[in-house]
Amino acid sequence: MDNKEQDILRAAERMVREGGYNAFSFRDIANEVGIRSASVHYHFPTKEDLGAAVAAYYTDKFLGALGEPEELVIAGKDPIKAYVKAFRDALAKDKRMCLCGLLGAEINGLPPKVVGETRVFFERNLDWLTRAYTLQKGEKGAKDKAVQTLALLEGAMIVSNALGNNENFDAAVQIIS
Amino acid sequence: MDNKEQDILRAAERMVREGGYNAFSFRDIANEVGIRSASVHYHFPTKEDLGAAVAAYYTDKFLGALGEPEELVIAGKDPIKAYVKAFRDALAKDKRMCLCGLLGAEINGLPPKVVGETRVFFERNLDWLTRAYTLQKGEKGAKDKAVQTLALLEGAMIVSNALGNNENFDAAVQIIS
DNA sequence: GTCTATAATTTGATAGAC
DNA sequence: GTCTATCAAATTATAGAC
Repeated sequence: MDNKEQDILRAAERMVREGGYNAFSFRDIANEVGIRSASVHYHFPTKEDLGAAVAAYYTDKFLGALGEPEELVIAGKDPIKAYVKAFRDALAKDKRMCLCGLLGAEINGLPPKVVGETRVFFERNLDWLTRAYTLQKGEKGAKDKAVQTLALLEGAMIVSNALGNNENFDAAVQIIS
Repeated sequence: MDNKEQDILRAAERMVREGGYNAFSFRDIANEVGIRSASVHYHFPTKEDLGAAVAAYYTDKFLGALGEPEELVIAGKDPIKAYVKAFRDALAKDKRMCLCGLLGAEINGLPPKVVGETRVFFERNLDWLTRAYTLQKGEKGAKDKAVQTLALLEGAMIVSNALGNNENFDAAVQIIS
């Protein structure tokens, strides 16, 4: 991936996480990156393309930094603990919602390609968690536990984001096991 | 409240719940209600005013339909069960996110008055749940349980909304007690 | 209360030079 | 790859007639 394209994706990620898909423009991005809006269109022809690319970029970055649950277990680490920490870091360091949590909330008003990539985030995360819970306590109920954990984390982010305090996040996620 | 104002609020609620605060315009509202956009401005001078009014309208409608937890207990009903059902109805009947859940996710990009009314939703709902849990099992830990339940419900809505299926909602909220 | 008309700005997108 | 220039449409908002 091009350096400029990464700059654009980073700027777009920041802006979408601030106010959603409709809260950024090609000019906003261009100003932040230091080029003109026509040049942004060269890299991502339409806004829909850029939106879909940002969602995919975020999903890869998030799960990539985490590693596979099987690897974590081999390294003697608790995958669920690592997963919760990844969400908490996203909230504490960036002071922002999960990008795909926000897009998931807005999904009924998004263009098709963005919808598709947003769904991929949820599917891949549910798969990751299901594998983690299967490793931990066997296959029985792993899928349900995965949904519960993902829902609780996304919801804890919303409540903390809305009220502007991270204590609510910690209070909410302490029931995850 | 005026009939026309209620029509406007209802239209705005539907549109915000579809794609967020930036996904509706005064013309969209006007078309749906059957007047001109200038007339919408007569009722709600700015978009910020309308956004804040919609959030307050939604909060009142949601908690009003539910009733107070103390009343529910007297009537022999389980307040927490009733609360979960209210969320499920919002998802199943309207096929849409919680309005304030969506605004809470977007909050860092919203104008001040909308931010204020969105926070009121979360504060009033946490207060409602805290009272319900206090009635149920005493004051100890009631606040934490309230945060956990609200977070799980908002997150379950996001996951179900994003993947377009209500089974995930049911799988997630079954751990609420 | 609702209308017409319109101002001022922003937006997504394209053509074509360099 | 990036630029200038530009377009058509949409957006929030206001003035003033009825």
